[in-house]
Amino acid sequence: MIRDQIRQIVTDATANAQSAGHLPSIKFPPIEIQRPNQPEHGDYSSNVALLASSAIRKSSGQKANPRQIAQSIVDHIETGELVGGVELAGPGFINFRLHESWLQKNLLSVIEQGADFGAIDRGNGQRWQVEYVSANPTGPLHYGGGRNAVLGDTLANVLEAAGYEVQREFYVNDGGSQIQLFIESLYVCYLQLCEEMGGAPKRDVERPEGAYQGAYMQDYARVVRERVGDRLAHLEPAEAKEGLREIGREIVVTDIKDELATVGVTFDRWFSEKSLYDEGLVDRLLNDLSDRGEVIKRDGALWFLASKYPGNEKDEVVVRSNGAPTYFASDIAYHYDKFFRRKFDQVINVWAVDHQGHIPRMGAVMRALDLDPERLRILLYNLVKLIRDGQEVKMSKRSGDFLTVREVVEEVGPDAVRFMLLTTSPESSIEFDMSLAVQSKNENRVFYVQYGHARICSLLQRAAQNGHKNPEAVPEDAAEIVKLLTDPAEMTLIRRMLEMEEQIELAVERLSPHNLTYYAEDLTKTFSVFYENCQVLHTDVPPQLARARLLLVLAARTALSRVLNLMGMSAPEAM
RNA sequence: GCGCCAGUAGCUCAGUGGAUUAGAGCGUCGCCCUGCGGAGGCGAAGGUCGCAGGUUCGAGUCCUGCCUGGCGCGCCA
Repeated sequence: MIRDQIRQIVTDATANAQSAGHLPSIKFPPIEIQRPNQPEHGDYSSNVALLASSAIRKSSGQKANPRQIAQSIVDHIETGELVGGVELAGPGFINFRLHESWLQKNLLSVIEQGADFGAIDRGNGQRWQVEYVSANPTGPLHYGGGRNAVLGDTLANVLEAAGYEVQREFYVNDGGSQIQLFIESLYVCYLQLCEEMGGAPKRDVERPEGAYQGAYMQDYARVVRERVGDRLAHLEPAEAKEGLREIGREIVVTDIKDELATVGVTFDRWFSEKSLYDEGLVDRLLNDLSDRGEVIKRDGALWFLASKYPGNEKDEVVVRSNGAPTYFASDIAYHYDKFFRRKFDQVINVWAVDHQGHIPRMGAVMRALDLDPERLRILLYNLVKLIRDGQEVKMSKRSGDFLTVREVVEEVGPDAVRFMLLTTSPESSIEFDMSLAVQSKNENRVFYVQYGHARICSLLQRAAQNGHKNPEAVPEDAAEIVKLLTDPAEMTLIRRMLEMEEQIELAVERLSPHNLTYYAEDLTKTFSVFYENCQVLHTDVPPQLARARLLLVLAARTALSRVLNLMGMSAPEAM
């Protein structure tokens, strides 16, 4: 990466200045390379001299002029072909300007890398898992779940681009009380339906407390009846519910799967919580932990002693006094499975903030299992507030009052949904105004980016019509003709494109890919400026320059479609 | 009460401890088509970065306290 190369140059120069006796031989602070806000300050800059100055003062008590330190470092810099200019500026910054010929040459690497443009090998093939959405299988996904889906999916994309081997997983909570309640609710709906259709005996079955009662439950009941007819209605309730379990789970999981597919989100694996009980892993682990004093019996219940571990004040019930395990019990088994059986190097769970209290407990679980807690990271995101007619609408799956992902996708399309959910940083809450979203669906910012891409495609098409032979290929003399690209708009566009690696690294480092939306807009904007300022296919443009600009346009298409694809959005050729 | 997160332009939001002017989109007000897609480009107005201290050569960014809002502190998930 460019930044790393600059850092190396500074590191070497500092070491050389020290061994030449021009700088004191103290340990220098880690060298940071920044991107200046203002273009006049170069492409990269380092404040090493300023940091060194205070380090020297602290260690020796002597004053050290940062500008002099910077000058000593600058004197020892060997620029190579990457750096075209080094300046000392302000109180002691060292500014670097990339070499024009280096930029021109690397334009071609954008085209060569194609769909993999910007890939870095930070991950080194490590096995990472991203577990996301994992919504209760009790109904359609509400819009907040969509945020989880888009964050997790985009993060997984970016991790893959950064060289990690990524597995995408949805944890199906089919082992606890919520699915039980769902099945019982579904049973009531199914019975009612069968009665109405006149095919079943009347049964006096009460709707359970807190039942799921959204309109979608009726739809599910209809699907059940289409599959099995009235058969289950003739059975005794206990037996009927048992029969409904599998089919009910299957229907709702399929529904969620289809709904996620509408925003382009798919998973490598749908992991069943229930399977952890069925194979006995939960019991086995609780026994093991009990033998090791991590789990004890108290007040008739079984407790995990979380309070032994930092960040935890309370212990956690794993088996209630009535003998029913809590979801926390299966969560222990689930994470055991992730690390010991499937051997992921790193696991990232994407959770909404209302699960934040669970984070320290999971840290305790990691320690109790003798795992490095750092290997489990939680990407926490804030909630989506739904505003309708200026009022906040409380979304509740049980009451059935909520906005689904599917509804919004139908209104504004999948790309716009993803973009909206991706522009804010995860820790900010989103206020989503339904009426505004629908009104302004054609003003969604993603269309600006896609429009830029479509315009590029049409430009390349027109080039072919105008007699440019195969404008999508790199000619043999490419290395020569790119030297004709010297206009500021052209150079700025190249610079922006070559930021791709840094943008990918940034998203991975912070586990928050929202910077990509801003990068995509910036890239598009830079292209638009080039487009306004530099004609490509006009008769006034010398033929060689036109060919060079076509290469630039081709690279821009590569970069734009890459960033759109990373965000899971389409890169249309026309719109 | 304790913990986590947020508070930046009229609205929705970016902002990685640095350089006289803190950014974007939308909205408002001006320009720019006898030239490749105007779903575009250029410009203007609009800010005591919640408040008060502190650290630093330098703070929207770090520390402390406070205010406001959200979320969490279950033998729920």
